[in-house]
Amino acid sequence: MRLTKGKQKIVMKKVEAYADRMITFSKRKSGISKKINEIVSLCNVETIFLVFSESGKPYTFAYPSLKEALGGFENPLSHEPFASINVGPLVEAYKREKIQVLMQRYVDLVEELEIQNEKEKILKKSEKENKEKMWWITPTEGLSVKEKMCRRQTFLDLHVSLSDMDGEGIF
Amino acid sequence: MRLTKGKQKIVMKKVEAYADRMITFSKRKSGISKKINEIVSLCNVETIFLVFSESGKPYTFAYPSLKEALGGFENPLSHEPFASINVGPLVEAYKREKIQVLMQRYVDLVEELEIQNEKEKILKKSEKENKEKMWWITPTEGLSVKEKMCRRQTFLDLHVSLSDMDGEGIF
DNA sequence: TACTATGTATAATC
DNA sequence: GATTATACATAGTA
Repeated sequence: MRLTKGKQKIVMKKVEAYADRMITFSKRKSGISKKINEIVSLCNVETIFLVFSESGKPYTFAYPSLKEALGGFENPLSHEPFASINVGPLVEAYKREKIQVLMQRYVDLVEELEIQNEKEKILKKSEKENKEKMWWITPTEGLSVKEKMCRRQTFLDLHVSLSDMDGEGIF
Repeated sequence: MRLTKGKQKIVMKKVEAYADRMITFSKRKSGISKKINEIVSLCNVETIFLVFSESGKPYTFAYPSLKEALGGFENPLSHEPFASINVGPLVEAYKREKIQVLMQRYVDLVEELEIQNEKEKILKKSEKENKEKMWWITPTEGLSVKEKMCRRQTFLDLHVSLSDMDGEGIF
């Protein structure tokens, strides 16, 4: 007699039971993370994977550190060989300026997300303290606007918690 | 007799042959994308996956649109229920301001990346035009600083190309 | 959490 | 790009 039915084919629709959905999320999140690790090792590429859980909790995986990959220059356009590359008449100065800002935003974002990821456990503390204010964490369905706001708020609170725990501050 | 050896176990180290590495990258990139689609469907979560190929070309996959998920408010802190949530004495005004800036950066980033992804094929045109300037696209090994700069430059040029092709501009 | 059977991804090949 | 055989991921169970 079979011990289990083994893996069964499933339809790609939302897992209805909350507990099962959490298990599926956890298993597949780690599976994807592993696959991403593999493609990095095999293919010499760089990645970032970000997933917001149903409750709005963000998980970030970057291989290798994207801060390292993209960072390292305060002002990329002020260094060689950028200044010496002729990228053609298409590139007006103001566009370069805008691009630089975007680039910096990107680096900043990744940096923040990594800090956030590293210190994720700190949240547990503030979760207790703020439990009565976390009404919006409760999983709810079909409340699009509310959900958006909740997700934002999670993000905001996360950063507040982290910056408060950090002596130097992350800002 | 077996037609093929089938899938063989491989060590998770860089695929040495360039062509094979490209094939592996392509296959696994789509595999990961599929898995990410599945976790979104099954678990009611939101994701973004970003991968820079060896040549620095960025591929972005977001499910669902993160712009939709996170966007929709010009200034999240100026809307209810943010103004009414008491997040405690930890939250000084200047920190809220900083967080808001980060949030906006994040939304901006994702927006840019999505535009970039949608219009990726436009690159082919400018690749031809700029081929002689693309010396840094050539795959090279172990040139850490140079690689960083090349990756940045790819990113910059990509945006330049896109913003130039776009009548309205993406900036 | 750990197991086991089965579905799925993918290395090798064409 | 399509096929095939095998390695791997994971649904269901304990």
